[in-house]
Amino acid sequence: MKERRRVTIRDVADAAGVSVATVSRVMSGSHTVNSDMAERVRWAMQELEYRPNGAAQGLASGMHRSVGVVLPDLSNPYFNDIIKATYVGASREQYRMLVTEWREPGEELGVSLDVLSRVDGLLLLSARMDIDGLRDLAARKVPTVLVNRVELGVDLPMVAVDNFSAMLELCQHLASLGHRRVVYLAGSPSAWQNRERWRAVQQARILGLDPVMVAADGTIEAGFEATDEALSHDPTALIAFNDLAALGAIARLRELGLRTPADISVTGFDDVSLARFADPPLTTIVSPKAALGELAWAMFEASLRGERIEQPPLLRAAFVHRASTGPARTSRSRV
Amino acid sequence: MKERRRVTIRDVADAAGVSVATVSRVMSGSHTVNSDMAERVRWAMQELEYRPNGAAQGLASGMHRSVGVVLPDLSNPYFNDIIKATYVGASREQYRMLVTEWREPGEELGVSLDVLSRVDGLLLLSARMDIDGLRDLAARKVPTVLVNRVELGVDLPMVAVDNFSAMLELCQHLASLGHRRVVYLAGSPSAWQNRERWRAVQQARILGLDPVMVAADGTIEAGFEATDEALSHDPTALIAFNDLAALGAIARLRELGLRTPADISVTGFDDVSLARFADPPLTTIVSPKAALGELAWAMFEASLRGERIEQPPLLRAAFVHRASTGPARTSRSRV
DNA sequence: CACTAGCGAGAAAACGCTTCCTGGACCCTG
DNA sequence: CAGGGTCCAGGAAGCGTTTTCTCGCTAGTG
Repeated sequence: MKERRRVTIRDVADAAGVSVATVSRVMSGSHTVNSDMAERVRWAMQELEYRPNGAAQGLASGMHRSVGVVLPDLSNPYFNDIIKATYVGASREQYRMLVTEWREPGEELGVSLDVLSRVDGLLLLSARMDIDGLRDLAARKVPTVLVNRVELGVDLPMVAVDNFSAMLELCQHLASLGHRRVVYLAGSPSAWQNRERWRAVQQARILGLDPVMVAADGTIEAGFEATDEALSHDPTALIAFNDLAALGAIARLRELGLRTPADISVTGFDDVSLARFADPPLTTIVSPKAALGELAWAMFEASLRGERIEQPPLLRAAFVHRASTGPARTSRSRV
Repeated sequence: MKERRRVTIRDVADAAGVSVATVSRVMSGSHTVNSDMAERVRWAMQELEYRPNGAAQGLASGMHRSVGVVLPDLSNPYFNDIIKATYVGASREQYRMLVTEWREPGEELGVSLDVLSRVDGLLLLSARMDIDGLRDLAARKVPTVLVNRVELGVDLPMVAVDNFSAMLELCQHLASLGHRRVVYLAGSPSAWQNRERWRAVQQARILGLDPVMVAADGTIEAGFEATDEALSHDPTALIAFNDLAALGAIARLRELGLRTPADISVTGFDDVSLARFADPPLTTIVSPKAALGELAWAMFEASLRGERIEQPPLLRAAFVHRASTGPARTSRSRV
């Protein structure tokens, strides 16, 4: 039943005929250790298949070699792409990743704090917690980087995409196709990205757009369900918060016998990997997800080292015209 | 610079006027503690905003309240859906999730072992390591469950989908549409799921299919790239290892001016969330991803408790006919 | 009423590391 | 040649918990 006792640093030390302190030094790559002693130690580690106990290391040194990733929705492929990029950086530095999802808004700070005693810092993806929560975190002086959220007056490194400009560009495209009456299928009201995107859509009045906001969320289901209300405003185009919502909307439109983009145009945001395979392929914004993830890691690493890094500029996202948008229908034939 | 010292169990004990042992007992919900004492302790914890140190708990108790999830590819949305379901179980039990991706085959055992000192057990998703690796893990008597891999002769709980039957059903569908010459766009040869699926495809000779295997992988790019070689066998249908590969193949076909399914049918597997929005919507197998994730957690939890759980049967996956398959083209018009 | 269970709480010993401190050996300098 | 540095390795003190052990009470029994 009881497996062979775990081999500890003690065992290695004994086998190599040195002290545990020396073994520890060898592991940390300290240079103040005689080279053939180090060799013996390494040999013993091999021989005994020694694996340092992470919890003990963490307790003793205060460093856990892992980063906590906190996000709103594990099943959203958008986050995957970011995490993926972050992960390559992390694993390069032998860092592990503790992933935590919060479901209820309000849980977010709690789960973040919760995980703090097991990680060296936090990556907050699309954080929606209120500014006091962010300040709380910032005050703890724990390396924390905000991804896809910028909040002036919070002393935390942030990396984000220029949602505003990108969305404006998208609106420009719509305007040039003759669209006027458009509905914005909103994301979560507490999401910074949502606020930015909506701000841009409103700004686009200047381009001739006449936008209305309809509450939804960044999921397929929410996009699907919000579509009926959106149609009540008789729009020629739907500007969805993200690709998922756009896909949901298109599905509902199809159910209703409306063609995209002949009857109504739909746009997405993010360019999740499957967006270009959709029917129709989504006109959307290509978020630099990999760059975002890499930069997030770089910032994290820097603040781990205590370097005072300057805030990088917002990342640019490219507009891509695919087949889900077309010229605005002119006749007001529908309810 | 130095923030206020972390509050420890010691501080709580002092504030409540009890011993640390008592505080610990209160936390663990031990019944052998006087109720107003417990109340004082709880009050003190609140007051001081005490958060137990995870590393210390892990070291002292040997329990880490986290589960290690090991998978081949973080960016594959298929895994997300599984993880998502697993996560709800885990978080219900206050378990955290340490996610690890291995890139090079051969890394897999290493990263698994690596993470073992920080978690109470492992969830191996689509494990591709060799059987000796699995045996090694099994011998350690650490709770470990294999997801999407079944390996007789390895003493580990496993949860998986009945790939064989599902694929056979899919082949039946193809056969009934008059397909004969088909190409199987393979997944990784070391993946159990790939072996099962291919086994089924071969079995489908009995239904009149004449399958050829072409090496690919379960990614969009691999599906895309393998398509040209697949076409050299002049098939009327492509059976892709999974949805991603199918999408890649369809994209390449379109580039070549071939329509799906008019010129050639394509099938997927898994039914990732976006598969039904694809152009054309994918005929595929609906893997019960949520059920898989939940069951995986349930098995994990059971083996955590040391319960000797019996192996559950394979989960059934449903075939779904969408628009990417149609009657086999009869003329052999193409190269 | 004396004696023994039984129970609840504190003291203290782990848990497996890191790191500070100490001391011996060696080398250099005056 | 004596004294003072330097360098390297070991001893030991934590790190913040859990858990075993112990001990003083209370209550129950004959």
